[in-house]
Amino acid sequence: MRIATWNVNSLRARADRVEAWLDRSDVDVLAIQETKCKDENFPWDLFERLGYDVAHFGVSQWNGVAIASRVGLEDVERTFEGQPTFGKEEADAVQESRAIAATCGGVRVWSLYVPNGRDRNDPHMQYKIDWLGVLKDQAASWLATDPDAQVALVGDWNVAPRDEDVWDIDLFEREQATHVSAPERAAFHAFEEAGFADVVRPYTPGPGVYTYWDYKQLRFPRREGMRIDFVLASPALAARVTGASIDRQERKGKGASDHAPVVVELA
DNA sequence: ATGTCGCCCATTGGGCGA
Repeated sequence: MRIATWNVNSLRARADRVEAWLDRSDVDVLAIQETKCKDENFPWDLFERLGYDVAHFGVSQWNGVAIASRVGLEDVERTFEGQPTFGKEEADAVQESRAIAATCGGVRVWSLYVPNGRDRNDPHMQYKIDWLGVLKDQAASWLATDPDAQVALVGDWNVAPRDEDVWDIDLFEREQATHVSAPERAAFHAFEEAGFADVVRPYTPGPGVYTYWDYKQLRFPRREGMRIDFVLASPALAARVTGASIDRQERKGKGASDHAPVVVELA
């Protein structure tokens, strides 16, 4: 079985590329982030044509997460328990479409689009830290209930957990950039402490290996990227992993997403 | 270079988010 995660940065703008990739990648499950559409604008036909069931959660032009599967799509859940809300004013805080789950071929898959943070001192950063904290507590509780649970927490984590996960850590520190701060890294590592493992890095070691390259400033041709898209697996699922890859090719050419797909192979 | 994208509302540009 093959499971993939991909921040497509608008599904409608990239429908042809996503369909072509899905057709040739031979994945059984694809978790998608940043569909950037509401359910009523979602391209359901694209997945139907290729034989995938799909569930989507999108409430505005922002965020949007989906799971496509050809090995079953059961017990779909939109948002996790206690998922924090966000709004510029407290009065308009809403539940954003950043998390959707489904059981696919016996694996509980969560497609996650972690809040960006925007700036180390922006309220969005506290939202990001809280969001990750509540999700971690939930994920830990699932393992406490069933230590043998096969759970995949996949998506755009918007955290670069190690210095080698950005092209120039000195620059990021000078600029007090997001994604590399101590609280963000601690929030990410808490998942590892709870028993979840990054199952991709062992097969795609750095430095210089990334999943995202900004559109600006020729970041991709300059090989200046960030590793921020991860598949974190519970112990029972991690034990099944036989390989993983980052499809850097898909970042090339006109009309590419700024993120590459990440694929995990299971025995 | 504040260097690129994609969305929306609106209307050939501005605002927002990443």
